[in-house]
Amino acid sequence: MAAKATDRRTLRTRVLLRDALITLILKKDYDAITVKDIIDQANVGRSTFYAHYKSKEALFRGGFEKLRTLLVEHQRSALAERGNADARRLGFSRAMFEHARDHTEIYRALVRGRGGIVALGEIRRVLSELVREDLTATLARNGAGAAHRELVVQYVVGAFMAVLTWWLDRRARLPPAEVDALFRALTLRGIAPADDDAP
Amino acid sequence: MAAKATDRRTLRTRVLLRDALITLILKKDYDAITVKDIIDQANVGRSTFYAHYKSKEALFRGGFEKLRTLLVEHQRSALAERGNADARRLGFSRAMFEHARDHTEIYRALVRGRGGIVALGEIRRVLSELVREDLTATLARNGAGAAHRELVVQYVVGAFMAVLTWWLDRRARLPPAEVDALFRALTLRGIAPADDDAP
Amino acid sequence: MAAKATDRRTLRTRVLLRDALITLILKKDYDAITVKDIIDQANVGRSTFYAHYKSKEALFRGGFEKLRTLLVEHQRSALAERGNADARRLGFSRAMFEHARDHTEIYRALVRGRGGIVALGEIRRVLSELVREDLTATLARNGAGAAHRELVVQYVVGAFMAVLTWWLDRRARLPPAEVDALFRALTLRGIAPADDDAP
Amino acid sequence: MAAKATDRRTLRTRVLLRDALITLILKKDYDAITVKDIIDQANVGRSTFYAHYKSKEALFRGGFEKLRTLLVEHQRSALAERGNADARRLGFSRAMFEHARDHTEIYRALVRGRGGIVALGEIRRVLSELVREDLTATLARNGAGAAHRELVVQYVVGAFMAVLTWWLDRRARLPPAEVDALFRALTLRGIAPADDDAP
DNA sequence: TCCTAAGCGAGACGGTACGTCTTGTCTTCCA
DNA sequence: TGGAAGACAAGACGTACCGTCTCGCTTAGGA
Repeated sequence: MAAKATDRRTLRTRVLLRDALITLILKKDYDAITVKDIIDQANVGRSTFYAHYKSKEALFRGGFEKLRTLLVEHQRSALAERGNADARRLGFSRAMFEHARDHTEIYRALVRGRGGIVALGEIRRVLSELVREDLTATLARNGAGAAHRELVVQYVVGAFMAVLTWWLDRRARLPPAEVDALFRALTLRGIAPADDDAP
Repeated sequence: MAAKATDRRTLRTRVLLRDALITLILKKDYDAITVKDIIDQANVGRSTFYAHYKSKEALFRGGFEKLRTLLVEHQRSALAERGNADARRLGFSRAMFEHARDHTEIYRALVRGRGGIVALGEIRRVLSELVREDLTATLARNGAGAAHRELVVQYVVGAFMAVLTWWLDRRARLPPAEVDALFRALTLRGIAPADDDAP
Repeated sequence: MAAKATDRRTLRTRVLLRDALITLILKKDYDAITVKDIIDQANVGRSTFYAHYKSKEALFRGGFEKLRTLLVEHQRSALAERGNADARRLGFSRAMFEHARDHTEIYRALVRGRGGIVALGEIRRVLSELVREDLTATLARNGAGAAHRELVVQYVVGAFMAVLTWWLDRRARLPPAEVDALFRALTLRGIAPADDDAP
Repeated sequence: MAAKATDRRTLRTRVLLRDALITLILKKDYDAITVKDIIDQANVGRSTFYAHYKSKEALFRGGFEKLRTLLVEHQRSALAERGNADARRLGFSRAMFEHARDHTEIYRALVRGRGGIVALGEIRRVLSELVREDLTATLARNGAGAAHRELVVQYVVGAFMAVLTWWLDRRARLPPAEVDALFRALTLRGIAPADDDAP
């Protein structure tokens, strides 16, 4: 906890711990991994572990920063794009499917077992932000929908997570482009400000 | 395990255990409840607990049978109804929201903390069946969509669970009818066989 | 407990239980045998067991009556004999060794493990009586020794039990006659009223 | 088990555990003492207990090392003495009685109940070694007796244990010197290489 | 270059929950 | 209706982890 991140050894230790956790997650269920497993794998003392992370989960959660950055960037650039309005929506979705496809092994491990709860929870948190931004940006004009905007956020994220999980469970057999297209079709049709409601 | 469910004492014990678990869930986090807590609350011996249930979770899962029955019935009667096609879809959703509203306390307790994972998982399982049936019944004519029907199932259930959870987290402030309407609008618009696909 | 020993079923049950215990003792350590083992082996309900015996040990202890009768008879007839004084002493010892040799299997099982404690305790109790009688009969004239007669009783019985146990542990390799002779030599020489004390 | 005895904390813990057990033995039956009782008394965690000892019995057995050392020393010095041959025999016996008298409380507690079995078993083991040495040292010249020397060892130890137990049961009323004299008289007369056998 | 504070490994420790086991009692059912 | 079957309360067992802690060793980085 108190360890300054600037110390070279400190960084080394954290890398060792993260790598150890990833290695273990690929081998066995997240829940079945104990702190002892991690420190043995990382060749690190028990107290050292707790000096850096409050718990196994804290270590785990730390690993989602890069993903967050990636998705935020895609979202930003999609929104900035000109052209078809729909194409500018849900800027994260394609990137997310592709990222998952590129790291199928680790994603499948994450989703598997109870560990998925934490992982998916973390991803859900990131995505919620993005969808919220998305809706804010594109539905600003639609005052009516705003009342329950958060419901729509949860709706979209929940649907996305479910599709993602299902897709990974099926070993990502569909190409990312295709599953993305299906998801976008279902969603955009649903959340589109119904034209006949606001003539 | 081996206990015959026909024994009157056996039934009594199971009721004691379920009631004890519910009482405790309303008091504290599911994960924080230990087997000892349950048996103390139920005034039951430790071995008796394990004679009936393999684990706390097994006991917990057992409590969703009634809900399942309720939802299945609503689904059936909705499908059997005449009239507006849309009204016949997703027959479970209104019943589910109302059931949750009627038992807000326990639902909120279920969703809270990590215990929600198990509870929601169980509900998700039940709903998946219903949505699958629904789609099979109403999209039978649409051969095209059938290819990825399971994706749609997961999409719908994921979206529903997310809305339900969010709604409960917000203390079910919206009337069930309203949140249900919002959900149905988003969903039915999304999964409707696009008119331009079948002119 | 309340069961009248005259009831036919009662007797049958007790026989079943005793036989079950013996069967089990030959198979595994006395201490490792549980009440459940016994009632399973005897095909009897749990309450039935407790209706007849207060505990596993009570059942076990019951099996030593015949042995007691046998030894008492030998002792009596030895004391009644005429002839060499020494030959009239410790009338039980030879019979005991022979009885053990004749039932080596069960004796070895009894002595083995911690169960031996109960068994040997029971035998010790029987032998103590006999030795006490013996000393009373033969040392009556020796008032001096009488003061610590009980010490001698314990001495003799302790020594005998140790020799018996050792002999059984060694699979009764020595003939009973021989080990008996060795025991008697050591003992009679020891407890003989020292001639120089009473000239 | 794995704990290195060199660690200062390790030693402290073991002392705590031993003291706790002794305290408890003086209060209640050995068999009635649970591991929980011990760790509560010692203010020690359950896992700590099992890190050091496999069981309550293992802890118990560990407490006889000092006694062993004491007796071995007495035996050695007795054998080394000059003078009367008999006085050099059974060098442990007087020390043992005196030690028991000096710690009557704990000895009586040890012998009481089922715990005595373990305690006496341990003492018996130590004494067997000593008697074996004794006989080897003093009967070396007597080849004849050697054949069944182990029988004699068991005979002597069994007799001694019985006398000791009886004496303790009687609250050690006789002075150690006297009970020792009685035991030695009975034993030495018995095991003396009968002079008339080897003229 | 030396010294000193910190990071670290190793692992003992107190605690707590687990799932299993056994005991002796108590309830139900059947013959 | 009385005894057999077995469900039950109670609680000990040995194991597995947790998060805290105390040790020395090593290893920078400032003096």
